[in-house]
Amino acid sequence: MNEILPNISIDNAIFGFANGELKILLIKRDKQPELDRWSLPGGYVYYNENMDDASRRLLHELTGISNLFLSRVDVFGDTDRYPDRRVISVLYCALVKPEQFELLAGAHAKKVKWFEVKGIKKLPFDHNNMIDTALSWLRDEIWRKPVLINLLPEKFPLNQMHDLFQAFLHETIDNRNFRKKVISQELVERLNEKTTGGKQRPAYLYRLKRK
Amino acid sequence: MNEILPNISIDNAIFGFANGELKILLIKRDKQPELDRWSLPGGYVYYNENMDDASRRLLHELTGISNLFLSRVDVFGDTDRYPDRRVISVLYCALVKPEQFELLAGAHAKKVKWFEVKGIKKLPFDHNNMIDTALSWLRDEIWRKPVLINLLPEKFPLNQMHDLFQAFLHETIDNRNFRKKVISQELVERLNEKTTGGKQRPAYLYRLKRK
DNA sequence: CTACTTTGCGTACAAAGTACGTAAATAAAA
DNA sequence: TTTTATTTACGTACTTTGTACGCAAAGTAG
Repeated sequence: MNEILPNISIDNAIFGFANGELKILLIKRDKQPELDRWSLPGGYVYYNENMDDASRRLLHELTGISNLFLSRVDVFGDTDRYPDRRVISVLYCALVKPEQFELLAGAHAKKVKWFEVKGIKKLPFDHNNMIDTALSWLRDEIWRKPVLINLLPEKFPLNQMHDLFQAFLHETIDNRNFRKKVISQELVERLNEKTTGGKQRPAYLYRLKRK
Repeated sequence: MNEILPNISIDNAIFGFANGELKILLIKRDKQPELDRWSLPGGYVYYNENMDDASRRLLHELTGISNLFLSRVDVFGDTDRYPDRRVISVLYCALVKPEQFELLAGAHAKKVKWFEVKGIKKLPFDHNNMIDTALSWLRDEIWRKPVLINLLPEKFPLNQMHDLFQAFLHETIDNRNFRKKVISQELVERLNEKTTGGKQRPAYLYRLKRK
């Protein structure tokens, strides 16, 4: 049977990142409760569906985005977090390039739009809390896990990664020390290829190591 | 209404620790599925019950243990993790002194017993996976969070904490360096009291800082 | 008082992290 | 072709953190 589990939901905190601007992807709800309000793209899990799959499916259905590397962050289960009935929600998150995706409001979403994280007001349910939790999770894990995987191409020069770290953590990191660190921590591995068509000296390409 | 949510469960991984021996608390199930098999003490969440409360209640109902500091570790949600129907489970864990508690098999538990972690065979469901996850979570967090809170009295001398770290991580840690580390990392704070009745020089008492 | 034990501070060395100099490799300008 | 500008990539010195270990202080037992 492929019914929906009424007490288990998924929420996705998808952060869009470009030009040092951090955005969050919200949808305009097409049903009660909180009809017409902007909120995190989420929904219910099917009876026969694994959590990771549900997260991916919901994101695609609501926003048109697919093929992301999503990470599970935490569970939110307070009795009063959802007004209509008891629902516990598992939070997933990802960091992407907003310009890379064409947003398509699907079923149960009237609109989809990127919002600046800074300017976010009170969202429905515990979604503000979720955004905070996801963000601090990301900042914690950026040196340990391939959190930037959706922001980088398959192969990239280290400077591209360096720029991303600096922008996301909004701090300057010494280029030479940055290289030493990501290499010694085995976050990346060097390929036998170099950039071509660059303006100056070609750079070695690297690849994120998934651990 | 105080019904049970049929698709959300809690499991508790309670580790007992004494004399360098690591044990895990299991109950003998009194119902299907997996009737009569030893498994983690867990069960279903009430409609009006927060997750943390449910964890505490279930532990008390099944084993008689109460008043523990339990930490949420992760969610387990594979579609096939429970045979009868779809159930996702939130895992909590704690580290306690086994001799401190009198075990009382309550409702839905035929027996309660400590088992050596080393000798654990295949358990029902994904409980082996849960134990592994909880253990590595504990070893990760021991330097950051007051994971030993249930093993230590309210006030304790640093050497007691030192012994616990050594035993739990099974490695020797230099006493003098250990002190420096836990103090500089603000895991503990010194009180204006000293041990009395000790065999040698009195030691300052410390308290774990919850963060 | 002496011998012994535990506490707790201090110091020297090692490893990891940070600041920064500079040569190598290329494109563009002269 | 030579020079200049730019980016890559390696190396070195310093600073902070972590580890090994010495030893005096404060108590108990005899």
